Amino acid sequence: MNALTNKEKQYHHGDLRHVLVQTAMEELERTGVEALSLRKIAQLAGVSRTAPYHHFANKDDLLSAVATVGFDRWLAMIKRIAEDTTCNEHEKFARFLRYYLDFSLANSQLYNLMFGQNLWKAGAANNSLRNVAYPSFNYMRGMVHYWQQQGILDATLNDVRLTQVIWSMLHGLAKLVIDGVYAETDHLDDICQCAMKSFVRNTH
Amino acid sequence: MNALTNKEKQYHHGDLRHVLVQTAMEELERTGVEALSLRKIAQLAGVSRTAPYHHFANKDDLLSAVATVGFDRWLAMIKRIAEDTTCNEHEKFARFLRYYLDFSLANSQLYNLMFGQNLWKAGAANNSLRNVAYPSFNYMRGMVHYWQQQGILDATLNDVRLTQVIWSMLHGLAKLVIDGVYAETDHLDDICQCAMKSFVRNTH
DNA sequence: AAAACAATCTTGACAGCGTCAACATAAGAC
DNA sequence: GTCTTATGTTGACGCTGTCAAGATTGTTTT
Repeated sequence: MNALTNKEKQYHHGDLRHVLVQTAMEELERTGVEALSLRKIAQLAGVSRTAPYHHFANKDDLLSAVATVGFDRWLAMIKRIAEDTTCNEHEKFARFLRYYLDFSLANSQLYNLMFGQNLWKAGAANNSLRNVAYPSFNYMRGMVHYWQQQGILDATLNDVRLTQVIWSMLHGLAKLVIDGVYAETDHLDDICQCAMKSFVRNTH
Repeated sequence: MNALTNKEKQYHHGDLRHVLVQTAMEELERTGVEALSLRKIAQLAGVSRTAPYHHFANKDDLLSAVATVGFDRWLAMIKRIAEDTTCNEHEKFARFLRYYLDFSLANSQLYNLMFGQNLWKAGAANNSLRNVAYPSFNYMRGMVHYWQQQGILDATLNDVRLTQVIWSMLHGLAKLVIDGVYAETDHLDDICQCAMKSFVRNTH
């Protein structure tokens, strides 16, 4: 009775696939990817335990679908930063670092899922996942390359490598905070500023 | 009969706690932290399913013990780099980046466990874990501080913040490779070199 | 030495999990 | 209106972590 407002419970759900992804997404952020159970999702969607198997091959397949939505949001977030015209490029790089962290912390469990071992390790929808994630990385690469041309980042470095280094730093920091290794989130601004100064080449 | 060489099977094991940690460690690297089962560990140790509960409060408690051993090795690895006298400090920093990655990739699942959500999130042996992990971070901080004094790293930056940034970068890179997001490990040397150039301040 | 106690290991049981097989019901095609 | 296909259901299996209760051994007390 959760997802049924106007029409009452009926045998064929009509929109179950979409509802399952939606429900899984909400439950994911509540319980974490570890404790997320397919049976619970089905129950929350008002359907029996095995109903999801008519829409997804297995649990990982559902999680892949959730992650795909996550990657869409992720790319949108990155583009939103790039298209921001209210500041200079120097400030834009600073915001990029900060917004990346904000996104990963605001959707921490989704972020964990998106870059977790389950999805990426030698199985499942490996290629299709890569096809969704790659544009985001490539978009970041484009931004880094532009900042190199602007003299903000070191132009003597290979743009792909530098993107990987910066992304690794952001990913690592996000992971350490999400997983609870770094507890003091008050320091995040300071850390971002330090990272900023580490990567930016002064253009005086 | 696995752990019993001289004396045959007897009711009281004698050294079960130690054997359980050892067995868990081996099995962890084979199966990953996700698929690691307490029952399997007990079986491999030649003991019944619930025997471990007389030595550990629960599964997480056993995993904490395994992680603690991991942190000991981790600290030893970091110290080994710092005490290397066969190269100058510049080269030592390069090796630090590379050896950190080598360690995390050679013990990938142990590394996942050590910095995973399970151990650090608001529960269990949180404080005791922090007491084991903190010396390692602090040792890194000492190395970073020294390199700052040597003019290799930016001395105008706060040493704690810079350590967090560099560590985040290493942790993120390790995670991305371990979890299978970065597949091409051939590029690791290039990435390390790029990170090197990003952080090192030229002293010419 | 005998008895009491504590530590350790055992089997039995329970709820929860992902998933398969078999069956029921509804929707759409002919 | 019947046949097929899509989509839902319950039943069952083996796996998991963990608790309770009983068995066995080691240690301490008398």
